[in-house]
Amino acid sequence: MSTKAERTTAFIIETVASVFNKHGYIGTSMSDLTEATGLTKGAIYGNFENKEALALSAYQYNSNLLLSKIDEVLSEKSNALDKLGNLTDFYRNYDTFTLSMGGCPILNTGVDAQHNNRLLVAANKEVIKEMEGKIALVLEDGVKKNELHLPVTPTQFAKQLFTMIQGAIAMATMTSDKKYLTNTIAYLEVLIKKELKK
Amino acid sequence: MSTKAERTTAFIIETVASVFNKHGYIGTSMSDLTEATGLTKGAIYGNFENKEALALSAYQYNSNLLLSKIDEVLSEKSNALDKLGNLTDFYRNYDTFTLSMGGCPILNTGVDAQHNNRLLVAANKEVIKEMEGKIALVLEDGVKKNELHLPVTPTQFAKQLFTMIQGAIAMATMTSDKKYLTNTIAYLEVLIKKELKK
DNA sequence: CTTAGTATATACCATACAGTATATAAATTA
DNA sequence: TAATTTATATACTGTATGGTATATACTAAG
Repeated sequence: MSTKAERTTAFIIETVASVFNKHGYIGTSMSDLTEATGLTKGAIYGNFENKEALALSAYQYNSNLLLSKIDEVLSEKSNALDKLGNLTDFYRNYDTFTLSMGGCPILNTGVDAQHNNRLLVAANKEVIKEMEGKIALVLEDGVKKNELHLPVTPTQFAKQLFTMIQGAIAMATMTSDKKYLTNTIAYLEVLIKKELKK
Repeated sequence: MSTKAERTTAFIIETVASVFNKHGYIGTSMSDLTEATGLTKGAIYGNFENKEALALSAYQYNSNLLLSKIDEVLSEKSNALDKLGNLTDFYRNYDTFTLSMGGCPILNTGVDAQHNNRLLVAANKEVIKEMEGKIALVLEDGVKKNELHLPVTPTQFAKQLFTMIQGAIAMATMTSDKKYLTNTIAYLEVLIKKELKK
């Protein structure tokens, strides 16, 4: 069994992850965190070196939730086109998936940390690379197994796909209008059908 | 001629606009602003009611630069397809256009202010609506003058176009990689050629 | 069930924060 | 140029900030 501190550490991360994601690195104060957790600064600083280390752990917690979910979504079916269908299905309701974590961690951290925290920016770049890599792998596999045809390289198509999705997320976030998500996903499904189907 | 205070007010706005855009509303301190302007708090508070009013003016300054530029770009040519070509040309180098203002004001403010400042969120929503409206107008006019064909309504196509562009901006910003912009613009130009050309 | 080690709370730094009252300096008008 | 208005600097609020030293409470092993 885990020690008390390990459980407290996990509890803190889980609890503050959405606070950091919503208000950003600078916008989140230590008192926000003591308030959210019900713990004192002593408890938090006993488990984390400083605010930055905690913010990084919080970001990693959120992004891991996302990356794991993508793994799950892309492994359910065996056919590449079905996997892509699962992916678009997932992103159609991405807003509800990210609700508990306070919005898209990639977008929020990627923009917020840009001129405020190099560590978070670097971590976010890495996550983006992983996301694109996971999609590219599905595409590459689909080509190898002769399940689909690609107009460009798997990496290039994955990047373009992810860019459009992230655009929809950004617009839906900024306007509080889910239609940007649903319309973009509808467009992408047509695109996939037209461009990738053999 | 304008009074001293009017000139100072304008100078402050011009100077702090990029600071707010880079570091966000909460991330920008009054001392950041006195440092950037070389003025004292007395001068700033003599010209603006508070930090929020200044942040709003700063955002409006940046977004007006963008909106005016879009007006310019969309009025240069008479043909709708040429106007769209000008638009994609503009966004291909959007990073250099926004360099002096510290990045895309729509993306930065839209994400940063989300859980921190309702005024800025509302102002940003309005700007997005205006941007989409300007594009939609070009499309609508093009249809009327029989210069192009649309698969959906002008508003819908404008929103989809803007979403993809904003996605490219977001990805380019987060990864510091301009290729997201150039590749998306290349894609959009093919899309416009294929879908809209009569 | 006591004790040693660990984990959390309390009380406190120095500094930075947004904002203000007032003094001084600079424009503008007479 | 003198008087008056207007604009900016200075000096100061009270509060919040991230972080720390230390005291207290809890946990777990002997």
